[in-house]
Amino acid sequence: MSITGIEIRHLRYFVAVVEQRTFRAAALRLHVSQPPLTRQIQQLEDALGVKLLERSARGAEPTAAGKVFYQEARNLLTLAEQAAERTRLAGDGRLGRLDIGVFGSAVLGPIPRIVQRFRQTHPQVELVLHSLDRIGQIKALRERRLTVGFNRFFTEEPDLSWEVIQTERMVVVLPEAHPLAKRAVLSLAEISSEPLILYPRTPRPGFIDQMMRLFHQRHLTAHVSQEVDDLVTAMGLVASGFGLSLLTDSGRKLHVPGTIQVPLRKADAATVDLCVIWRRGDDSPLLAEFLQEARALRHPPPEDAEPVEKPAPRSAKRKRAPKRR
Amino acid sequence: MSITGIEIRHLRYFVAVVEQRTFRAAALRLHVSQPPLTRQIQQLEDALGVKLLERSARGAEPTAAGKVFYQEARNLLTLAEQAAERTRLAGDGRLGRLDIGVFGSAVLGPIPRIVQRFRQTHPQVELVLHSLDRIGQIKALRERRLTVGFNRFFTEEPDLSWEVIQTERMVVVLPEAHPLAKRAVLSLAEISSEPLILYPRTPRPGFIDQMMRLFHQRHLTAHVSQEVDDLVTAMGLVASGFGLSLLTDSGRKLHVPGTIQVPLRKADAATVDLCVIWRRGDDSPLLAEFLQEARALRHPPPEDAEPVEKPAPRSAKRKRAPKRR
DNA sequence: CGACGATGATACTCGGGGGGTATCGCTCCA
DNA sequence: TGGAGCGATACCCCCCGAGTATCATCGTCG
Repeated sequence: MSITGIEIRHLRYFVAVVEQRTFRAAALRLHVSQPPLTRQIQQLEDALGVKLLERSARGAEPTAAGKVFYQEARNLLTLAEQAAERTRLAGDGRLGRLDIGVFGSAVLGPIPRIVQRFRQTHPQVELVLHSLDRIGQIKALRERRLTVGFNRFFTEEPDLSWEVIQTERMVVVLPEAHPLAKRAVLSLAEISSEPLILYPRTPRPGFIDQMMRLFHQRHLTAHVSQEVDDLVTAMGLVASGFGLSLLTDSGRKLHVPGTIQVPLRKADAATVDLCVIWRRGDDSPLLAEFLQEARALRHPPPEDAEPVEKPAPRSAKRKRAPKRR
Repeated sequence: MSITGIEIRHLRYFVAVVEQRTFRAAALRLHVSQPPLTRQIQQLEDALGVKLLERSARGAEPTAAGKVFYQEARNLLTLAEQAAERTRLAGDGRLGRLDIGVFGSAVLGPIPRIVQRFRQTHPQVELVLHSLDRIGQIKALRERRLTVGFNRFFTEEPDLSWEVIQTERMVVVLPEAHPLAKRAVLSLAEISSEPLILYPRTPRPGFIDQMMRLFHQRHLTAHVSQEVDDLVTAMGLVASGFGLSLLTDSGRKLHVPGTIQVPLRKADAATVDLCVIWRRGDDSPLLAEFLQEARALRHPPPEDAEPVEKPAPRSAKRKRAPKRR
């Protein structure tokens, strides 16, 4: 036997009658008149095949079975409320799971702050960080193992969208003893003749190539003396006097003894981008919420910013278009 | 925000669509046509304010919010099924709590078997035994602390019903050394001149008075030498040679060393009744089920038995009278 | 003891909406 | 490029939920 014919309305009506001890009072509370209420209760009793209420001239009181069903009904109603609420939360991107791709040295940048802020405003969302290089992120996004990825820069892909979150100026790192170490600011030209230690070795094209392009745009030629795997190794080689290196602004937090950090002059516009990437057309509310949080990082937000794709921030009240053709 | 407008129908429909991956297949499964199904899903989405399904030419698949709501809906539907089932069980007297009054020495009688059988056939019913004398049972019944009580016999009460469950023959208990101890059967007349030890001292009228009435009906006078509190004390006194005592047939299980049990002859019809009592007009399904179990004790059930009141054994399918006036 | 007032149940009507058929627009694929 | 399959829409019917009016019953109070 099943629940054929029983609707949530019946539960609401029955609960009201039990709690008000009277059909009329319950009808008042339900904003209906008394006769329909009587019929609904009768339908409910017929559907269950059980007499739920003992009627008298003083009102109605539940039978033993009615007491059982009252508890069940109340429980179901609150569960239904919660189900609706959880669904609405999920629709607003405030409930669920978000897989985020990050690259190795991202911990020095703004990503931790973005993630932490998102976690605070969306406590019901489970955040999972995956440390992946750009190639791995693209693969994982396509296989839906990631919803969003952070990367330094991005080469156009047909099925992926991207957006610059932050642009950082570069800083030169030199050995303490280096003649240029006492300067307040440096130009790209001044360091173009120095041996450069860059990272990471893979994947190509990567940070190294972007640096090379930077010099090339200014008709300079950089001398890359060493390609190493990671930032920390590079700093170590700088301290050992093997040459100079470059850091992003947020990388300055990492100070290695024996090295000096000197900013590049503004005129050189030596910058590197931080991007978010996601599947083009992904309208997941979680993604929309997360992108919004990521964009909030840009202070002040540039007014001429034109994101490649902007998933509309979902509103709680979805408006159905009356005509669609 | 609440769950206004959402009905169980919407849950069933939505679950079907998600599981069948297609509106048409779901409509087939639900035995409705596809357009109403589409409309119901639209209503559901509007009521929740969330888009639940991503439609395409290949079918429909749930959004993130849709997945959440699918789990919730499935859960709610099974809970609703269980709620209905539990209510039907309660309506059939197979779920709930039954408070039973028993008297002190009832453990020797058929009551344990009745209770055990009822527990087996109604495993979901919580059985609570209350040890109360007749006065206490009547009081507890009126205060609704008991649903049913067992007693030896009963004086009519306006608001209580009763029914004889079992009639037991009496057995004489005598000291081993007694001259009558070697007899196979005894008459009331033969023991009327012997000193009798009877129990319990309270409440009156009680077992003692019924025994006295038994002798009186046969124009005999019993000599009650001792009134003691309980059966075990009486047996002890018998073993010590203070006199004879009487036991119900089921009491024979209790054999005290130094005593001999000899049946009374059938012609004397020395019997004592076991009764169940309950509130007159109590139509609790649990009571009805329990009485039925108690009556099953009478083997064979006397065909001329006319219970004082027989609460109709409730059927799962309640038939509502089409006209009531 | 009878009138009154409260209760739930019933009779009847109305209208919204659930469910039906026919059809459209779109996408995918042979 | 046309057919097959999908969901959405238009339109209709009629069931059923909700309303009003009224009844039967019971408890209460003057």
